[in-house]
Amino acid sequence: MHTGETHSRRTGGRLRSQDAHDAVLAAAVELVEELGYQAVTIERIAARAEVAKSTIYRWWKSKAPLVMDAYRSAVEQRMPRPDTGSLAGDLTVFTAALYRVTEHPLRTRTLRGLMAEAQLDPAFSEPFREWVESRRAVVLALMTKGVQRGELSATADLEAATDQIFGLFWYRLLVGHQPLDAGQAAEHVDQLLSGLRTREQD
Amino acid sequence: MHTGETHSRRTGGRLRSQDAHDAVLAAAVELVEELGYQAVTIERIAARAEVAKSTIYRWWKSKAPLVMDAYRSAVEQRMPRPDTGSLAGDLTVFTAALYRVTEHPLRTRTLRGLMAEAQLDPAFSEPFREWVESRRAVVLALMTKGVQRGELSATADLEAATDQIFGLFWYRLLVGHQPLDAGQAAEHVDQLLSGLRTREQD
Amino acid sequence: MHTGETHSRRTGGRLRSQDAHDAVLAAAVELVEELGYQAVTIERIAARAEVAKSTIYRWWKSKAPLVMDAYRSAVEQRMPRPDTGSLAGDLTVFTAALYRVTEHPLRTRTLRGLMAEAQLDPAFSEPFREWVESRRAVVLALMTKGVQRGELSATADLEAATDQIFGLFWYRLLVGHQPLDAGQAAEHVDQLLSGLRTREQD
Amino acid sequence: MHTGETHSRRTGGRLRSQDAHDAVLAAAVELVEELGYQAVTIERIAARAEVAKSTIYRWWKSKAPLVMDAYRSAVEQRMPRPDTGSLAGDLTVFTAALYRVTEHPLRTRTLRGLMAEAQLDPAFSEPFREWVESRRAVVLALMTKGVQRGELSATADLEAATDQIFGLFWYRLLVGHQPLDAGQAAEHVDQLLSGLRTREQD
DNA sequence: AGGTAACCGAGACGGTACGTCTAGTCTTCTA
DNA sequence: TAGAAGACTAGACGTACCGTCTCGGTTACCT
Repeated sequence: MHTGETHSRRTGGRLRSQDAHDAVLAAAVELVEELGYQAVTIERIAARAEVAKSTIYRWWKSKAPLVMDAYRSAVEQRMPRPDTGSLAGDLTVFTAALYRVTEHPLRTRTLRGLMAEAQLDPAFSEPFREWVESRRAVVLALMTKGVQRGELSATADLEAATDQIFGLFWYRLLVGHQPLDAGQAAEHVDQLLSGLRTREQD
Repeated sequence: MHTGETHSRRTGGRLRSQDAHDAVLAAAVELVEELGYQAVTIERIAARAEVAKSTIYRWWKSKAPLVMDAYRSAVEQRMPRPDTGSLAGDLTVFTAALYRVTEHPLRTRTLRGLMAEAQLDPAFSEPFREWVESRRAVVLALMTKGVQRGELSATADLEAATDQIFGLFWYRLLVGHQPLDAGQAAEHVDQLLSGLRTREQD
Repeated sequence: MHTGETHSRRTGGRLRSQDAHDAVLAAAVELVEELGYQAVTIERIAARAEVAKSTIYRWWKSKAPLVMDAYRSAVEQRMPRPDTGSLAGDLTVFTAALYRVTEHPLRTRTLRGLMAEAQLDPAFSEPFREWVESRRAVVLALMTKGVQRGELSATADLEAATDQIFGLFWYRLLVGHQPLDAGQAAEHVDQLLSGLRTREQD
Repeated sequence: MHTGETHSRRTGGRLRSQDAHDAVLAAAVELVEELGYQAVTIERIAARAEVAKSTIYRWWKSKAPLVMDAYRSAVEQRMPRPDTGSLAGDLTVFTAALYRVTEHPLRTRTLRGLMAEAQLDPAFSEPFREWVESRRAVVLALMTKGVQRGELSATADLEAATDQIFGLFWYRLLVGHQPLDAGQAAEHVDQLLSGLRTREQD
């Protein structure tokens, strides 16, 4: 989406202004934190960054990928790759970290805004899905390791299990009908794993 | 959001036109099905319904609650209230019906649009949450009945279990990384209930 | 325009509410003084008078005749009918009184608003013209008396002379490029009468 | 009001589109002539000119200055600057030309509309006054030349005399109680000048 | 005393234009 | 020749009034 990658083989012409690029990202972060995702517009970002709108359009297709770039580090939020020795421990650590996002209202708001945008802008749903997949892959890897350790049946539906973890998280995040307390993480994971284990005993 | 409720204490004034009201809802449904949620505008709805824009703004704050009204009253299939005699059966019937929404691309698109709007418009998140709760209540009722029948522990976290069902559904609906096949419903429910049952054996 | 005239041949029905009528006129005056002619709307008058819009429309065709009714006394501003014994004296008294309207900003604003409305609303130009004629008639009568006294030629164009007096007044009132000082009245009248007299000596 | 003046210190940016500018003025003139001043809206002008509304709002604050621009640049006949050798002749030529505007109903309607707007919109009264002054200046110049030729006293109130000419014209134009016949111009001028001349004999 | 008719308020209705906003695109000047 | 500046088309936004039209209710005249 954005061409942040360095132009490897340029033949001439003015180099892209790293200043402008950084100013745009900084402005985007600032504005999201000040106004919330929705109220941020490309127009406002351009004004704040003191950059021409066309410069933004040159590098990002729309607001969502721009904000995703800007927030990538915050959103990836130091994704934990736990290794506690047991599946239950690993998943609990991961899930608790996941739930703790809700302690940061701005990250929460941004996540919700990005999810919303993925619904409304077909062009954005693709990169968003890729990002989601990268996070699911972490959990799937933990589960696969659990299968190898014999903690889970080899026939368990790991995809569904992963989606139950993220699904509950997102559902509560998006609807807001129930809090997401990191303290609940262990219980949720237990409940999930019990289901997977007993199936294998049937 | 909409004032469908009868005006209880009127002292005068022209009565609300049921024709206009119905025409708006019908137009909203039509347009959502033709163009998708995002492309629908109040302007277009007014034109299609042959109603003044101001009449729409008099009764609905914005597009989202209007479409939700329209969707609720005209499009949404009656929510199944299964009674198969067993919890697993009831939940499977319900979940399978839920998953089958994905067989209707337009309904899917509308659901996604409403969820997106709930993220972007704080005023809409409230009625949306209420609607979500009304659906969760159906599942919670099934589970409570299961508890009474002794199929579930009285201490099981029914809220979390409900959110795992809806969470997985919405997560896949919104992200689109995995299909939602009604045939998977039984398996997903089994996996969930196994977890809840074993917990009671601890 | 307004149906202030009593309904002569009524067979029944509720009598017109004098309260409502007066409240409307009072509200109109208040609002014109607070907001200026232009910003006053029928909607606002109805709200201020705590009267239904339809009640206003029942009695007045539009804002202009309503305001004209409301301001009739102020606008007629105690029209002087001077009788100093000489034409020059009479006209000077009249003209000076005319110019003094400009000492009352609200009357000035109202006069300008009414004149504007007469340009924009063809239905209003007629009653406005009649009101203007009633004021011209006063000056014409003074001049006619001057002719009878032999102060003016019987062939003088009294219509044009009258329009020069009112014309200069309105022109300066409307355009605002020059002040209208009551002290200038005598000079303006002298200049005018000299022209009329010398013509008769030619 | 409009930024016809060249942008003196530009550093970049797309140049103003002369096509769009001209199309707007042309459309404004057409519509005023077809519908009359009052019925013309910015919306309609934009549609007729095939130009975005925002482009109009970029350059003109409202309808009145726009129409004044259009009228000035395209419709208004060149103001006569007569030079007959005598003041009476000059003024008669000018006044007759002035009166002849009333032979063109559409120009009349436009003049009345502009005058009305100057009353209602404080922001417009200023440019309107400037335009009026530019016309007064022509008559004042003729009179000043008359003073230099000894046809008028050096102490005559030329401002008032000018306002009597324009005042009578506008008064009849606006109120419509009397026709404005070009044939009366000589008589009106004579009457006026007699007054001014005799004053010098006093 | 009752009926009738015109009045009253409230307020919804279809309309129309407003002026603002944002999206994207396009063109020119400058460094 | 990239980037800043900014004009352009397009079109929805939500608001404000307009003038019309029901309503339910009131009030005075006229049998």
